Amino acid sequence: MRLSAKAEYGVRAMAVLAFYYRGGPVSLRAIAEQEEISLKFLEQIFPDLRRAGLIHSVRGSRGGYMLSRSPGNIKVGDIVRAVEGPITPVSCLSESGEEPCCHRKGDCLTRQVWEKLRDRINDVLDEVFLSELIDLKPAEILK
Amino acid sequence: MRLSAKAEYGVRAMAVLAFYYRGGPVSLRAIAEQEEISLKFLEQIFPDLRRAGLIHSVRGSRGGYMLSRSPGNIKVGDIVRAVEGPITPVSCLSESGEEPCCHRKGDCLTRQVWEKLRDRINDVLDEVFLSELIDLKPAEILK
DNA sequence: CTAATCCCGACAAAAAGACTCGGGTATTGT
DNA sequence: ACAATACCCGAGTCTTTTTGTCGGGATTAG
Repeated sequence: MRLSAKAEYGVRAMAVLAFYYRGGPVSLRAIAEQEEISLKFLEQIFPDLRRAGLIHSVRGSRGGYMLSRSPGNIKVGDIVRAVEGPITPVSCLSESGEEPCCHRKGDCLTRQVWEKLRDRINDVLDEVFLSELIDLKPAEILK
Repeated sequence: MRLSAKAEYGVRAMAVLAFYYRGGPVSLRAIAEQEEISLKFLEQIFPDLRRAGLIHSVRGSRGGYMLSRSPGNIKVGDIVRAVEGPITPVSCLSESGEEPCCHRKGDCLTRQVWEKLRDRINDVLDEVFLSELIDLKPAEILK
């Protein structure tokens, strides 16, 4: 029951972007140094975030990344799902696989537990917004 | 964010034991056949369940396993934690590791999210009892 | 005694995870 | 124009975890 390092780093990196929201683009190099994460690994994570529409990039010198909407509008769940794909506690809940949970016919009672688990995990991750992760007083956050 | 196959198989196997609760010991071979799980893999899972006090074993011919308490007293969370160890969504929450979450000093706001996630996962898994997983009318369950 | 069963540790194959490497392309400051 | 700074992309590699397998030893019913 582990989150991947990608998800963890993704959240931390996005928190940095939230901190510098509206301060111009932030380079991956800066994030990598501040958070002590491999630059090359970050480069692998950020395309996922961009494809999910959470950030947009500025290319070229002095370029970098910035949030595409305010930190109060981005959920931790958005970030985790962007880099990890949909939450699927067990294989039978993946939309691609479609393999049966147990080989029991009819409704599988165990499956319902896993569905409940999946929903709750999504709920928790969607309760927390990026704005809550940065150490600023509410007044300091640029809306 | 995946549960291991061990956890999944463990729950299914325990559901079988719940079904035959008070019907004498059930052999691993029988469980393996009914649930289509490798016998040798089950042999690896059951010591964990026994060490957690969820089942007790009867050795020798005609032996097998039986629940050590009623299905209404065993939570899915008990089973999952028995075979997977404690739920730790990120490495910094493991009691052995003790590595810092981010390298930020003081209280890490991100850590609180992971703690909340961990607690909620445990909550969900502890809400469901083994008795709810077997397809018997309430009257048919032996107390 | 024999067959069934739990028990244990080592081993192995496969998959996933966590990066690394080597370039390519766009943009900007000088 | 040119070099420096970044993003961009795909392949490759190393490590760890997962998912088993294998062989045999201990225990008990019949």
